[in-house]
Amino acid sequence: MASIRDVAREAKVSVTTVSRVLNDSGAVTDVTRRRVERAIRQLAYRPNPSARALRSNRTNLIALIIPEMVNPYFSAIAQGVQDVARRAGFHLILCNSGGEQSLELDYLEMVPHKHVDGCIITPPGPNSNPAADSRLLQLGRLGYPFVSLGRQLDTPELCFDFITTDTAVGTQEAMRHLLENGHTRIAYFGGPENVASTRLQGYRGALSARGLVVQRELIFSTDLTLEAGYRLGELILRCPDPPTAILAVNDMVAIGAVLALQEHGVRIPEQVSVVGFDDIPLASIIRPNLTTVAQPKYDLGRLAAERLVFRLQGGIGKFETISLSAHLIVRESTRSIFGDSRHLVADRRPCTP
Amino acid sequence: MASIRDVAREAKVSVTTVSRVLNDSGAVTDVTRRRVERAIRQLAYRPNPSARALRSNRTNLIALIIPEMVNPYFSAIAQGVQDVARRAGFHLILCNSGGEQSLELDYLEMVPHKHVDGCIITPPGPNSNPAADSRLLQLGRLGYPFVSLGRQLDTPELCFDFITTDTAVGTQEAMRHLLENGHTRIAYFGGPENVASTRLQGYRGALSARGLVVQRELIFSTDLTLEAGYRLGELILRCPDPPTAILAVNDMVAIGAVLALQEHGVRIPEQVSVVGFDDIPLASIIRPNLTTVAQPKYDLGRLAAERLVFRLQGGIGKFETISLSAHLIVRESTRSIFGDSRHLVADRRPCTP
DNA sequence: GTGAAAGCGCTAACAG
DNA sequence: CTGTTAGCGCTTTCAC
Repeated sequence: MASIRDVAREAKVSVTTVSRVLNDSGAVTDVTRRRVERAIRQLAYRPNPSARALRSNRTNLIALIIPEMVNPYFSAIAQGVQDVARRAGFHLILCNSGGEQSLELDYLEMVPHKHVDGCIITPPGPNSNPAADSRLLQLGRLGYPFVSLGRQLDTPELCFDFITTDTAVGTQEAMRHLLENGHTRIAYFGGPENVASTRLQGYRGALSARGLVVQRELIFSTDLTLEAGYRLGELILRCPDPPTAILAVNDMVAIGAVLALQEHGVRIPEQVSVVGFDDIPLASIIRPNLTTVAQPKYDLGRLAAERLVFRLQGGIGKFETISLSAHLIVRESTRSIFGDSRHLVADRRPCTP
Repeated sequence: MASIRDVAREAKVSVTTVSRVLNDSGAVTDVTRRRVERAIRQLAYRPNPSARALRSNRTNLIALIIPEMVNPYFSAIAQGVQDVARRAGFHLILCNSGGEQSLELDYLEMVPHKHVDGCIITPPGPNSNPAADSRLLQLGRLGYPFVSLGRQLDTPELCFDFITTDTAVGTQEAMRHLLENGHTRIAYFGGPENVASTRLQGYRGALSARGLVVQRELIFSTDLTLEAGYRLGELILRCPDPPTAILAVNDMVAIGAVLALQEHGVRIPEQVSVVGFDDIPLASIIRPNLTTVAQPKYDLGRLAAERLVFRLQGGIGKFETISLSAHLIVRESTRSIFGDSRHLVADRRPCTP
């Protein structure tokens, strides 16, 4: 491989001049510049990244720590990060922790040890790795550039940017969508409290905002499986005054409900509208395609990378907590209540399990 | 950050000695070694990767070029590569070409330009990027370490390892599974010729091997969508002598068929067994879980990485074409024909479209 | 068994 | 505007 010296010799200038041309630093005559550029082309010269890194203390590498790749959520994030990183001239080092705590901790050290310039970390879940959390805080305070994606840390002072999803907005959109389409009896198929609290809040809030009363008997608790959704779907059928729409805590539950209703001859969305959450790939496969609130996975990654790149390029300013809104994707499983469609007919059986 | 000099000073030895300890090269007294190790620990010293790379011409980085991340096939490969790479002390640089030809070509240059030590490349499809193919060949001949994953190159001499999937084996397994369970009337829902030729061969071969005659009217051509499978599923119902089993060219087609049959009251697998291909995530979600031939995605990545690491660690030997077999995963959608189950009753309508 | 010193390819004072 | 030179942190002769 040609080195900067070869280029200098070829162009009959000093290495400094070549370096100047390469980095657009210092002033160089147009004539000289041209000569150098020609030499670079002729020798197909590219600066050696290791030498550059050694000298300038910047590797042009960023690390992305995720628990696993084979998961649409994380791979979409990775895609977002990669796209931004590449455009900014950084390469992406992919670090799969596999949920292993010590590995995650190790990867963090890539930043202080000059393996990479900065790092984006997405934890498997909240509080999944206290040791890593504390080390992250430590490194952040030391000024190392990190961006945390979804790892909420209880700390007064922020020492890195923090990106997260706000599902409340999406929930509100979903509710507005349903309400505007005339639905007032909207069931909520919620998950265990912790996961779904924001969503339940959104559900309640949207109803109240319209002056509608929140009906306890339309709020169901469930786990997050297809089966659970299926069971609730069947349950709904026996309501004295059945809902015309369902808002589910996630797509699996929503799909379970759809399947149950369909098997009992209920047409979706003509008779019941269904909204899911997450936008898993399956959501756009099943018939009818599921209207759902999508996590902005790709944008989460994109934004995280943008913040990191900003820092790495010398950007300053306060660290922020940035919350991206989950947004509604309207597909086929929801429809206006107005129209010629027949809705579920009430029968006299009780609605509670 | 502490440098090797700091360690040397702390341990009261020369940097040479520290380097020897770090690399297990040259002889060092146990006493000295211990002293050095203690100093390393005390200073939390870690060698600077850039300096190392510059000096030794090895970055300990490998690149993985894939078309996209948000695709279970490629992310599983990436996971396999990453796992092996990490264990061998390499970091993984993730290169998303997004199918862009020039980008793919660029990424190739990371190897000769010392960005990475070696590279694994998975193309979007056969012949998708002739320019990259030719450059790859060129670089391979120059001795740069590459592994190609599924990019079949028509070239007499192999200049890198080539990993691919052999779907014939999987097809044979699927057929044996069906045959051993008593199925003899097995329909083949095949795709366009190019994709499915090996599979169709496997289908034919397995039947012939059992002395069964290949019945033309049981072989269907289709595109690779759910809808296509659905239509074929309906078609099957009208066969005069309907099949007791279906082998589909991929999971989507298989699932389409399952849905069609179920909607017409046919029970799977009691009345018809169905086998898919690929093992997409959906395959283990739908009821019944789909028996399918799985591409060894993860192992493909693992193997590619192993070959590359082997080369990078100085391993020599002929370049090889390694073919990994796709294997059958038996789930719920297939069942023995023997037993008390009632199979599809023939009616008199014609079977052809 | 240990150390001195050269130099990998590059950038950045500093001098002219 | 251009060149000389030191040195980033490390490995590796070569000498002792």
